[in-house]
Amino acid sequence: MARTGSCFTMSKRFHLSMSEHRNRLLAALSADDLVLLEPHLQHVMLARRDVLEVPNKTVENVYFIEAGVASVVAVNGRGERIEVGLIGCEGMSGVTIVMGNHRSPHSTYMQISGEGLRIGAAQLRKALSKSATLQTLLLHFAQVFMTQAAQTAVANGRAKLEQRLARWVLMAHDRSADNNVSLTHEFLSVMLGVRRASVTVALDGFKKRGLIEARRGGITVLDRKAIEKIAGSFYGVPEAEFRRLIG
Amino acid sequence: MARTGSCFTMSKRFHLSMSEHRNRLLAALSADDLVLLEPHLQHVMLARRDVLEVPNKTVENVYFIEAGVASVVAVNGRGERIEVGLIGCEGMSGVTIVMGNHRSPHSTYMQISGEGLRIGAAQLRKALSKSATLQTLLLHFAQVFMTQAAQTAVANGRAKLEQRLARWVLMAHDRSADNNVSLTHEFLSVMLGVRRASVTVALDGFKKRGLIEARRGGITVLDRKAIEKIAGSFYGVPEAEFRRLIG
DNA sequence: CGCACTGCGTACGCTTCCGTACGCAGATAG
DNA sequence: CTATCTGCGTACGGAAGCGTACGCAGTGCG
Repeated sequence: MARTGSCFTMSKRFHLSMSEHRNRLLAALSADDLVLLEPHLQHVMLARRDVLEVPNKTVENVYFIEAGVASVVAVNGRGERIEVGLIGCEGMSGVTIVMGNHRSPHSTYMQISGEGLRIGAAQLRKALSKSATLQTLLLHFAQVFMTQAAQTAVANGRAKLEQRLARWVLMAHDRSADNNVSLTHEFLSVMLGVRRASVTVALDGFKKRGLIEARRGGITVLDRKAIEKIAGSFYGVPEAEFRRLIG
Repeated sequence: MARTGSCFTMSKRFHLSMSEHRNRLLAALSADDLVLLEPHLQHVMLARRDVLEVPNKTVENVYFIEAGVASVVAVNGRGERIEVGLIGCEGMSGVTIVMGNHRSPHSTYMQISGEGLRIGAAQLRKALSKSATLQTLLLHFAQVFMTQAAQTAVANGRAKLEQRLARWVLMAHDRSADNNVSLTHEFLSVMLGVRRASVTVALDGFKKRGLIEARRGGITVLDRKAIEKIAGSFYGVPEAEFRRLIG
């Protein structure tokens, strides 16, 4: 079950050129649209807990993720937090900008460290206004992201903890270059909106069945198929939308 | 606590003219943008259970709701359903069209009967491509809707049944012209993803505290403030976004 | 007017997950 | 090398909500 190549790769083909972007959105852009963006893209390292977006504050920069995972977390007045979406090399932060807005009530921060390409919100806005095809592509991603949020609502409302955990592991795995996913139970419990201890117990169940291997601060996926079986139909809808609209 | 005027009215001002649209989106449009849409708008009655959108089928028509409430329901492969959003006179169905797409994995149908203005998806698409301001407004609504979905995820993950129920009643009340909300416990249980009996018990709790009045097939809101207190911070985020971006 | 149907109230045992809490082990800093 | 901190395993009583199920009361239809 070894995995090679970059995350969220939809085919086994090796990369076509050195210059092909690791970020799936940028990779899907036409040459013309790339010319619009590239002068403003700046490569940055993204460490765990780095904040990409603060709730209800104007978004300064948008990040096309190349590696690692960011969480979009909904906060509600009284600090109750829960993850509504997860972004990796297949996407971007700052979807609100694509939708002609300047801020959102959500918080976005790095969950698994990585790197990305940063662009100023103003620059992106300008590029969007110049190219309809760029706008279309990024709007399609916004649609995918919205689907993810909606499916999170379904999972939170109807799935058992074990299924939700499986779903999360799969989504993180999709966005990972190898089979390792780095995260603490504590962090994961916040994402899922459950107790830390519940995560420990559930992951232990996976471990005992040989689906994962666990170490301090992370897990290794051993049997993805089996995890998919546990997640059942709570996993896969936004992924299908991504393939249909972008990949 | 009698309520007058149309739903989701943000101020006490009476309507400025006979021709002002009851739908808040249409009401917010410039005269020029209205001219683009109005020739294609057709008034239709919308009965409970009328289907506005079928999952993964091309959207033929988009509806600007004038009265009643439509539910956007996420379905996941194995038929597990749950509501992710609720649309009334403040919005429209077919957000996916605004985002440059033709279909979505969600199901949309009338929950509380009403009426609306229908426009063909193709016509709307054409109008969108002609007017940036129209596109901006409708994208803003898409953002509001996405916020609603995200907050539904939070509520489903963190709130107790009573709080979720309060949230739903408030959102339905917002979209209602008076204090009556017509729905069966059965329907509501599907929306919230819980047992029908749980809804009965929870509503009974509200009734005993004098917050609502119940009859077969519907309730009357008596003490909205108290219901808001129960919902706490699980209610209000998308509503604030609406006011900021549109209202 | 009677019958079937839909909607509502209630009840009981059961599962899942929570709140809390304690101890241990690997990591990090002095 | 010791102290401290962070992360993980485990445990127990309790709450919320589930599955199931039964009965009754409005409502509509023949």
